[in-house]
Amino acid sequence: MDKSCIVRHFRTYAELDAHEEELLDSLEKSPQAFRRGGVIWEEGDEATDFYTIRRGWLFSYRYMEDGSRQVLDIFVPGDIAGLREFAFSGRLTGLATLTDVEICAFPKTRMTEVFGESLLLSNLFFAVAAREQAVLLERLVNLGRRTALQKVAHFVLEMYTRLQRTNNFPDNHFRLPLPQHVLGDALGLSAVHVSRTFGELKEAELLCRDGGHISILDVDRLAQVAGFKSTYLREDLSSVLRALENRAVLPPGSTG
Amino acid sequence: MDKSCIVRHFRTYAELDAHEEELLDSLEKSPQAFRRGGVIWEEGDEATDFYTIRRGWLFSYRYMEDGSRQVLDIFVPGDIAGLREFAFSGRLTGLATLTDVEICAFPKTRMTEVFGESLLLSNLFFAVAAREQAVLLERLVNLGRRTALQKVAHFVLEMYTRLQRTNNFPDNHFRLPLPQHVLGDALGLSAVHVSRTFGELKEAELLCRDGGHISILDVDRLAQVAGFKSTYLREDLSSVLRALENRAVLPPGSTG
DNA sequence: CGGCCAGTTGACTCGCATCAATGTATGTGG
DNA sequence: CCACATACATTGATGCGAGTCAACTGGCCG
Repeated sequence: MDKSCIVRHFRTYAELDAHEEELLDSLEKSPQAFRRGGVIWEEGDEATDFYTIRRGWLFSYRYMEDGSRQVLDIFVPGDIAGLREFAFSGRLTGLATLTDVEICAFPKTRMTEVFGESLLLSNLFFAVAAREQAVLLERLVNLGRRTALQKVAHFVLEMYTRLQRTNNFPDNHFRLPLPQHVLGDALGLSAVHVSRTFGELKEAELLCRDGGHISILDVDRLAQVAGFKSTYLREDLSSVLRALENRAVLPPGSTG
Repeated sequence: MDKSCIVRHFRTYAELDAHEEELLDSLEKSPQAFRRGGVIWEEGDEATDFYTIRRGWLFSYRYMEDGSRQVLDIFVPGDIAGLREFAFSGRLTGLATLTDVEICAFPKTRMTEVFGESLLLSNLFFAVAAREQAVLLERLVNLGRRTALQKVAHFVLEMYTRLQRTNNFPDNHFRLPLPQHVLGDALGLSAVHVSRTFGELKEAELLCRDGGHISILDVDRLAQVAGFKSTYLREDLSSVLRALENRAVLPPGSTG
């Protein structure tokens, strides 16, 4: 792994020059290791840093007054955890690990410096935020208007699509290290019902799950059942990048 | 209204100089009017522009295969609709009006220019995106893990808090021009059940709704019932602004 | 006047929660 | 190597919250 995860992630949006890669690399220094089951921060903790994910899986969550829990994001390598708290002094959610992980803290004020030094990266970070919104949006639809079967199917397809972007895997078989009670908390279902639902999905020969692994048996039919369209995970920055090029050839002070 | 809505909105984050106000004002030119019940765009339409809201209410939505609908955001004056599509070529949701409105289109490539001309505005736009994420997050919690009573109560308090930020109103009485079927679509409930739930809330003397108007009878108890904490709507940019000041006094090329 | 839309109310249904029992794998200390 | 505890998953029985269908009301408008 010569290039950091975050550089590989950002490269999927646009070509980066050496200075930009260096800036991004500087966000992924001095990794800290945490064991599976560890808590990185709790809701309300002071939010001074972001974390880039180098290795492993994490999730963010919120505990409710009645003790139940809502899981809000799943983070995989290349993601940045905490971007949301750019505008807040305290953490809006907790963050905990699903596997052993390596993550790298950088102070959120560093962001401001990046904005000052690279117009391209300003745009890309904004694009990342937009993409995160799109994912949340899709999950809202999922929670609001779908059956348990669709929720589970949709979630699996979302993770499948996100993982394929960076890691290609054959035969639609991949690791998904979320126990069923975490899946339930992500989808607004009970762990019991998640178990039943996987049963149904296997019965229908769409999908099967064993331990931490998923095999998708029929992607097309699964997508149809789930009402899954992958458009919200396929960004298109071409118009933005074109605007950047045009701008680059204008005299520095011109406003257009 | 001598200053545009968007300037007033952004001023709640930080002081702006004349150039920055001018840049923002330039995003709110040539307003277009739409009648209540109008559609601004549909899911899948080409996404070339953002819209700033000058007057009136709008909502974004997604239709499902089975004909049901999920409402995703409510927009009020000062908001910007479409920021999410910065990274996408097509609209992720539809956008329609709840009242007569005036909105102003600006091309999304204009964003790139703004990033290039004002470091403060770069930061503020990123903060706005972060805040939007926080709102979506809270709504996820709301949809995933709450009862109908809590959902309705929470939604009302969210709107109440957002509106109070710019418009102060006495006696906890305000306009909320969403018919019950739209509320239902926002909260993942049927219109019928929304009606029943408002009945319950009135019975409990927490809240009453008449036509397009809400009166909150007991804010504290309502917030308790809803599990509502307003922290997610109270941004704190102090650390970011401090970073900007420090940066301003450094020599231009220094990276720290 | 009649049609339409928003809201209310009641009867019935159903999806998923909850509770409980059981099974299986993994880990720990004596 | 066994006794025990813990985490995760599966399965069945039962109940409740909210959806659905339908009838009815009142206001608005042509």
